[in-house]
Amino acid sequence: MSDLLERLRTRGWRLTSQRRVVAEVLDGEHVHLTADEVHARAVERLPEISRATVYNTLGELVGLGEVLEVATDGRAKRYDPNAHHAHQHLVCSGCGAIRDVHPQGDPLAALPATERFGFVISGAEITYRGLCPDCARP
Amino acid sequence: MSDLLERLRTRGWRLTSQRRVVAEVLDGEHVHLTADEVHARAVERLPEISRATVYNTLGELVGLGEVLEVATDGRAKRYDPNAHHAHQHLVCSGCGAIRDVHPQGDPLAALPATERFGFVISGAEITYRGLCPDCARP
DNA sequence: ATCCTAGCTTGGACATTGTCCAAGTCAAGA
DNA sequence: TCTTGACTTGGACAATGTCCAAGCTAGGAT
Repeated sequence: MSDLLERLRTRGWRLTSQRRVVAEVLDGEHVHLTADEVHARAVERLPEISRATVYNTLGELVGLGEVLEVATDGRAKRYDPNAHHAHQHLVCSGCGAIRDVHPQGDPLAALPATERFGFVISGAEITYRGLCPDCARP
Repeated sequence: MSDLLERLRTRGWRLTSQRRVVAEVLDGEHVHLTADEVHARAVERLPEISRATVYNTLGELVGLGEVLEVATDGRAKRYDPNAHHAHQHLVCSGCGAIRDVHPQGDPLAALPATERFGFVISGAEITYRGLCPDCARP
């Protein structure tokens, strides 16, 4: 993810230690962390980093299209560092775990013009729901 | 939606004025309200109804499959009274408006077994994103 | 190398959304 | 009409996110 830091610098980002740490945390864990989980891991490397900075930085990364925001359960948003790779999500209804999945076909094709109501559609997100192997066990 | 109240009574629900009002609010507005919006409208008809009861009742209706919970933005959950009619959602990125849409085909069919990772999959939700006619205007 | 300054960070207050609980109330069967 | 367990209430609390004034600093300018 040093690419990421490079890309950001060429876009006028000031490269601070806090931002570097947030980027490293997102890079290190290819899971979908909540903002507070990102903060907790960031604190391990930079003890005085504040929650506000983590929120700010995540918001900026989302705005720049480097990270995706995933709202699966109406609770904490999760952040997906895999933004440059089209994919959808599989969410466990038991424990909340999220996996990336790659369904076949283009979901936009399933929506005929008569069902678009004049919207300019930019994308589609699919959330598959179910129980993960652990939670499905009796 | 008096059907709804009937169905609930046969399932052992005690039929209180509070629950009746919540059901009426959901029936009256075929939009997707947040819990607090439901509460605000319920208060107009039954001034002393509490937030806790609205949350409880919505949760029960979701548990019984009479109402769907929609988490589109990581903020407040919205409640969709159209639970007995399979549909997906079209969300305006500008103003947050939600429309029900009916895509063709079954999204589950697009997910091959090799992409299911041992999950027992129960359903799929598609959220189309774009700009509504009003927000798309320059 | 040093200085400047806009942009970044901080801590904490505050807002929003949701959950929980003990005490009181009431729908509906006996 | 009585009884009782289910329901409701208000308020405290929890989780998540936003905002702001004050101080700090990265990186260009000198």
